[in-house]
Amino acid sequence: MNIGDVARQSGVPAKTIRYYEDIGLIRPNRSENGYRAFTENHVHKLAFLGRARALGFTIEDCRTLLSLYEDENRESMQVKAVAEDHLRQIEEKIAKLQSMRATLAELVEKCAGDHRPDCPIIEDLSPERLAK
Amino acid sequence: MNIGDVARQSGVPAKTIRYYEDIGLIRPNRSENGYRAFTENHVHKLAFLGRARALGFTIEDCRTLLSLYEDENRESMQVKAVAEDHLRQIEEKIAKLQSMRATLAELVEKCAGDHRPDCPIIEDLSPERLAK
DNA sequence: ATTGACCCTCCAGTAACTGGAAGCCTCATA
DNA sequence: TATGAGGCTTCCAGTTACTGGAGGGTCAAT
Repeated sequence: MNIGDVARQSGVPAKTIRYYEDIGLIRPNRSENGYRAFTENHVHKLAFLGRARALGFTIEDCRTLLSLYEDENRESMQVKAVAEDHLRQIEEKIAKLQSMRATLAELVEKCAGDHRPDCPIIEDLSPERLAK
Repeated sequence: MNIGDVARQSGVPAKTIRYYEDIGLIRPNRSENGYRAFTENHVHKLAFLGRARALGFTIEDCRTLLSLYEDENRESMQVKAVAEDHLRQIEEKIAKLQSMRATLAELVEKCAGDHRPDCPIIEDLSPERLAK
């Protein structure tokens, strides 16, 4: 199978597939003409990667998950550990963003948004107010 | 004032200040010895930048906000537009992360996390289940 | 004169791709 | 058989916002 077919079937862009080969996530063979030659298994792995990435796992997480995916003797606790760790990081990001949103929403609401220069947003960002 | 003082007063690391100069956010003069020479105003701008960055504004947003900060004839609607746009993007990110969290939390909960290989997380990521 | 704390520039690396240039390969059609 | 449209290849550069480090001047005090 050529890269285009694999891209269509897995949902992962050809460019990204080449990148994944570069960093050693997949190892397709080569045809005589130099084209990458993929198998069904590669399609599966790529789809797996696509899903894992969609859930926000890093490439390094994906590397780990992929090896667990292929390891018949894996222990589910290994997988769970990776997922829990990632979940924690997602929650941290959410918390940080929610805090930003709260501040920002408040400022936006307070700002008249008219033709005058007075602006609570600028004032909040300005350090002069500290000196006063 | 040398970069170290400015870094301490503004809370922005020296390395970052140099970077901000590189990209034209601030323009300190130079002393005879080649050292950057900062003024109080630079400290203010840098503190402003630090706060804006902490609220998640991009560097390009910061560039705009900084020019509005310095513009006595600004219209608050200009500031508000930038902030509202950023707020929208934050909300998008939050939504995306919450969706990931939901999926991930569900999977983590379903996973036994023991010594057996069976794992709902791996199964969810696997494409084979589609074929079944 | 030497030490230690500053300062300088320039290069490389981070995360995960994405776009584009330059150039083969292949197949179908004229 | 020539040609043109895709598809494939590699390699280079750019993205975001810094951060770390090497190699080397500067300054104040001892």
